[in-house]
Amino acid sequence: MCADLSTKTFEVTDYDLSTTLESGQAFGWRKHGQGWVGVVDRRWVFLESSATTLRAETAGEVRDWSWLIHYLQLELDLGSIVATFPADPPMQQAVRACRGLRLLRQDPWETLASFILSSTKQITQIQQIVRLVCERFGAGVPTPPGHTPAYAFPAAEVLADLGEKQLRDCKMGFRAPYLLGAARAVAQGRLDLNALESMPTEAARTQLSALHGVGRKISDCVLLFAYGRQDAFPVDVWIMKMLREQYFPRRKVNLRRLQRFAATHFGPNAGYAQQYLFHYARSQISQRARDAS
DNA sequence: GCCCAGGTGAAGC
DNA sequence: GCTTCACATGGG
Repeated sequence: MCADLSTKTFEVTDYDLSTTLESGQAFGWRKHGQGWVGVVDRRWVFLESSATTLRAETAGEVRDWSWLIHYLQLELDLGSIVATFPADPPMQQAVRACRGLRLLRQDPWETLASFILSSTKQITQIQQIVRLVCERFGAGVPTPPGHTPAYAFPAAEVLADLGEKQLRDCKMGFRAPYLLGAARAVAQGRLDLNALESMPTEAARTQLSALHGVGRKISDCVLLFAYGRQDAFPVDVWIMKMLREQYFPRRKVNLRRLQRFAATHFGPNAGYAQQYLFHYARSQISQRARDAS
């Protein structure tokens, strides 16, 4: 499928596109030349950024770019968010190290499915699995001439009709029945993802956690990355290690305790703060690895 | 071979 | 309540 090209340039400040797309919140972006290729809202997109601009290309004629503005959260004033973070040393180090890191606003079903696939997997492997699922079961989307085929993340209705074996063949292992169960719950209307939008966070979290294979962490990822809930604070192994080392040194603190701490300590934009801490923790490790070699 | 990866649910205490 | 363990698969 080929189509014409539409381009648009946005003025931006403090928008680090690469860090944002690589920070483990979205798994469908692929580096292409100086930019990135992905699919947003069933549209093929190429993104490229400079210090003050973000240029987008997409297939077909586009007059209204609001879908992309929303996805990239281009109208968000990042400074006013970061200003609400606590002033303690670890948080401020993370802010300095991750300048321009943003939260995307992703499709709820794609986010839920992706994070079901994320448990005890490295980010590169999650990308691999998500890519396989898209290529095998996703709908093709129009691409500009000369580009390789692109696929949207498959709808819940599509995955719901598959067998567990077909999903396992995408290398997702024990997560296959979890994904299938979630797809069927959404396809059959037992879980209404649209309804979560207007629901208090705690109620939405309960709804998501009712799915087999979805607990507190995955629920919080969905609430944060798809719904923008700032009172969602996913605590994964990286955040756990970071919180223990930086805020509770030489003390035994369990997960429950860390969650309670996070819920009050990081302020009204705790979810955003979490992404800064997560990315900072991971970049520290890769920096140490580079220093060692 | 070993340990670990954006976890979760079940079983054990 | 809290802690421990199995669960697929691949990278370092």
